[in-house]
Amino acid sequence: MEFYNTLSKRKETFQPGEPGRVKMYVCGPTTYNYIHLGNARALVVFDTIRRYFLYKGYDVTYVQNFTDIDDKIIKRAQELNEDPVALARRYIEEYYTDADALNVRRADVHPKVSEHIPDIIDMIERLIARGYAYVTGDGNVYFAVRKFPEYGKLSGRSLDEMRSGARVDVDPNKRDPLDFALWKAAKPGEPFWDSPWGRGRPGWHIECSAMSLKYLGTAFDIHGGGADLIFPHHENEIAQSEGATGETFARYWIHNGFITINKEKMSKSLGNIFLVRDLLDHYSPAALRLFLLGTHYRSPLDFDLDAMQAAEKAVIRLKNSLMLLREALEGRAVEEADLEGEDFAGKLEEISSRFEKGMDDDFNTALGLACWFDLAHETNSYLHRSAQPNRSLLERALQLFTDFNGILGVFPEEGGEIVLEERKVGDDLSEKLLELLIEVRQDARKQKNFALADHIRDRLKELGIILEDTPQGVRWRKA
RNA sequence: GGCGGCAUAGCCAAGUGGCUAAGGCGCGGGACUGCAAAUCCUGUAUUCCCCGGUUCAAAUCCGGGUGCCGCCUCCA
Repeated sequence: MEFYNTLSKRKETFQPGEPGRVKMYVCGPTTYNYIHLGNARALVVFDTIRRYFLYKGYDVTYVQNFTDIDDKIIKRAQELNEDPVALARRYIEEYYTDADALNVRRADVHPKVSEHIPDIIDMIERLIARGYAYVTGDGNVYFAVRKFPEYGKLSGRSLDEMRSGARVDVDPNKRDPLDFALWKAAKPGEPFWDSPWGRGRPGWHIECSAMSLKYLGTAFDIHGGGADLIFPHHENEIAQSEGATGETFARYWIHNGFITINKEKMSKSLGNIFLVRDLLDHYSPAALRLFLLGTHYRSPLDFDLDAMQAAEKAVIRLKNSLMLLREALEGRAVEEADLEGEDFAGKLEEISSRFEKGMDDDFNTALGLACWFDLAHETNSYLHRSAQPNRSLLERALQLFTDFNGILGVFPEEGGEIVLEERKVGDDLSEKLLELLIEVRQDARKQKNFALADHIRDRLKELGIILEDTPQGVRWRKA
């Protein structure tokens, strides 16, 4: 298994620090609003990577933080005249609503900054003691980038290169313009915590260092996040963590690419931020997840409505195939060997190994999806040409459906089985009434009363129920 | 200005030295059907932005060009 490591700038074979275990930390959202498409991509990408490690048999420890103390939160809270900590907590709950909808599994630990202030203070003290940080007269603490010779190793920049591009609004208390805050003194009206340097709050970068080291230790396996975090956030995390511990921080760095909207960057100034919540009003979570995994995670992904509609259709194709497969297993499948199935058996194994090979090569989910569609196609084809399909072959196909979904997470699962809502109506009575209507329509068809039969079918379609007359009888599903 | 990425069919998108250039959406033909739907069969890039080079062999490597984009500032 190999994947691209931002630190070395090439693909590397993965060697876990501890055999059979993967420890990963992913930068989570700052909770001052509902999550947007960009957050969703990172969530889904890293959730999928985690699922793949689990599939490969690793014992995965997955940590994802919430930044619940931050300038943006404070600003938003002041606008809404709300307590910042309460506001952040509210949006953490909203985060779970959206992440759950996207079938993103919960992390093993979801640490919050507000609950780790002592760890952060402790780490800053260590940095000061080791000469990597200094306190200014106004109660701020800064990290001295010049003291860390390897500064820039992740983002591939040197301090001198960056100096020319440095901003003008340099704090005169900083020794170097690129020094960054570890602790910020509280201004009036801002939330604060007591510290050896007075009342204040942590800078943005220190939280991830303190929390990842707390839960995963030094030299943990994978640190992930969006590509925009490479600099300065992750660069600073490395400087702080390696400065404080004298040991390697994270061994592999994985970064997902950005989402653009109609080829433009998604940004507040352009007013084109898409919230997951709003998208889910129009598209299924399955389609959104499939859309996000249809492009390699490091490539830019352009969002547009046509692509989402295509994804929605593609999801239906997978669903239909799974339903056909399950119906055959519940009905006409037989134990006897089937000559038609010889070719199918080989195809299944070929698809399975191609899927795994693709995922082993830098998590190629686009190829994985293609394999899934091949699986659907081969399954449909077999079911089409064989009147009495072989049960064990169908069970193997179903196993692959379950495996692929277990990794890509397109459909929700329960007890290891894919859950489709297609065959459920509100309650028993509705279901019986639907069956009655289907019966009436079948009678009409027998009497060649096609006007009535079509009327029933059309009206049901308006109600979101699609009828299909197949050689095996009438099937129905939700639109 | 510095650093980096990308250019593959109508659209989206895999593939990074050699079998007929994956897959999805769309579109065309056929089968099935009372008609649909679903599904199956089948067609849909003589070619991978342009020019030059390396090689027996390149979409895939090298050089040049053109176009698009990202980061360097809070940001997934």
